[in-house]
Amino acid sequence: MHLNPAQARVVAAREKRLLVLAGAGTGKTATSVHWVADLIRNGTPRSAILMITFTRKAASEMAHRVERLISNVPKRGAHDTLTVGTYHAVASILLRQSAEGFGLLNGRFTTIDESEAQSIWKSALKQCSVDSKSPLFSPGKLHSNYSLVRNTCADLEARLADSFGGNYMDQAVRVVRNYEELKRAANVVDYDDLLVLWAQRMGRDPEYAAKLRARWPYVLVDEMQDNNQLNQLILDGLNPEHLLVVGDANQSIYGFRGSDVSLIVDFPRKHQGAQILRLEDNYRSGQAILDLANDIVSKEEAALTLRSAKGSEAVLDYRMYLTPQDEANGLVAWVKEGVLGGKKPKEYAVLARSSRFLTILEIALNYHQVPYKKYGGQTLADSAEVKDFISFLRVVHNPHDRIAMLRALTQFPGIGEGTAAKAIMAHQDGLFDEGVWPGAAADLPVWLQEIRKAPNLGQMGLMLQERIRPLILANYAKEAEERLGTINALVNSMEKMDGDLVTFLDGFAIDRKTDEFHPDNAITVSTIHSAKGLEWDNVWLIGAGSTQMPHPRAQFEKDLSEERRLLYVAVTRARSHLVISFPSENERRQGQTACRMLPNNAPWKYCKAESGIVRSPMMMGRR
DNA sequence: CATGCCTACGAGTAA
DNA sequence: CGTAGGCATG
Repeated sequence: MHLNPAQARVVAAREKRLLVLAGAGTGKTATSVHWVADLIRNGTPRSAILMITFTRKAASEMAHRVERLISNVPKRGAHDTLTVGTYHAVASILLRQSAEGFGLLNGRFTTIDESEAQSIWKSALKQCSVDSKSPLFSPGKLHSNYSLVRNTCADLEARLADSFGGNYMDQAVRVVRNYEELKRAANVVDYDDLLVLWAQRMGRDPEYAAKLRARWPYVLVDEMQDNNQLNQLILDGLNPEHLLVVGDANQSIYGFRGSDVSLIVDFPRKHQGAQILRLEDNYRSGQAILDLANDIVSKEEAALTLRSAKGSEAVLDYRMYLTPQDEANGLVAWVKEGVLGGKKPKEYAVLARSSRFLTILEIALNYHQVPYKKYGGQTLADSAEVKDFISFLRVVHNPHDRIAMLRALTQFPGIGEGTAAKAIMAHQDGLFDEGVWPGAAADLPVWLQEIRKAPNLGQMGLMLQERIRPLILANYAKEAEERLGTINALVNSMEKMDGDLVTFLDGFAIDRKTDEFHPDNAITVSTIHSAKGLEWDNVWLIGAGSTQMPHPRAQFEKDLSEERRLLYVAVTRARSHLVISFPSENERRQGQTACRMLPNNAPWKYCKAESGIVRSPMMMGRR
């Protein structure tokens, strides 16, 4: 790749503190990758570099691109590898290396997802004798408050008092402490723990902090505008010799998890003498798309005008349909037409504000046999039968994991929560593989031991699949076959995986895969959030109606501002063809007009979805 | 105490 | 639309 002068300046920069402000499509990733490659070519070991990104996709993309650039630079031994990952992924690796040092029971800890966290909140509420029907103590509200406090390094009591009222504060604090105790006893960590434990250890264990500082003299942070105070605390703890942060205030879209744009805006003030470099030439999109993007964020303070260095044309389509189904059919027709005309399916993407808009679309794509890969929203890991399946594996790995054991036990006929909880209480020593278990679950320890002894992940999956089959058939009645199919697909993927059980479980919790099947002839279906950092020739944004964007829950100006940036991110994913559409009637048969964040004079066209869509042989395949 | 049926309510973005 | 939780029953 040819670097322009601004990019070349970044690549050559060796200041201790560097801030790169780069608009959408300005070659931010390419420049970051070249900076790292340049270091390695000039003698820096791969292992001395840490690259932090915000999504797993971005991480693997970066790792690949760096490796391609430095394939001819010899490694300095077997351990000379680059570390690339999200904060959560890097934290997970560090915690696995010395769990006890982070205050965990042992290295067999498991990482729980949000729904598992919710069931612990429910238990905590029960143990604290709080009426769980009380709207003040909904597990979701507790969790989001607690999580935000941790991610923003704010004061717990103040936040709880603010959210629940001063009278409830003491009780709420008690529930929080109980939640923490339940996690500790089960040897599980939630997502925030991964980061909190990392930050805390660096704070209290200077030796450890020094070790990490020596390990990674070079740290690169991508998407800095999405970082929150907890991320910043980790960066402060790492305090690397060289720190390069890259970001774009216009693309800050993670306010809901406490991201703080001031961290990038105030970077120069925090680090006196930091070098600030800007990338402003857009190499991605045609001018019409950039004009729209500029218009969307023109009201923002930090707006930085994108100019097309490509000098190419772009096509913009504004389409109205009657229903979401029509909208989906219109999209299918558009893709089929393009593919028949010789365009590649992988150059098509459909984006939506909320994952539920993608569901209707998926039905249409399945019906018309258009292969797709989906990012964001509900994942395989969220389906009930997969959670059932995984719960057994979690107990195999972590014998303290009572949450998983509860779920495993209640799969058996005749065992409900009461019996299961009692049985677990009787085995408080954590030896889940010994002793007497009730009724139909009597053989459970035998299964678990058997699975634990299996030689590899594939065998584990196959053994458990055999065992769980009758339970699924009994528990899910009608949809049992479909659910068994999901489990079968999961087991198939386990057979192809390298690595051990803990890698698999961590992968499930941290790299929440949506779909294992990624055919080359597939289009992309994604939430806007998950599409960050990606680009396609042809992008279609669905659900751009007045009741859909901004999200109805976005009320305050700061939320609306984030919604504008979200729209900006969506629009700037497209290189040459962008379609924006909405259904004039939604599921509740309420009418809606166009999203008000789009220009008033946008030339909306009313479109009718073609009914008889021709099936192209090119689009045949799974899904 | 498990289970099945009924009703009422809620529905965001990610790791 | 889907599911979580309440209530009656076995």
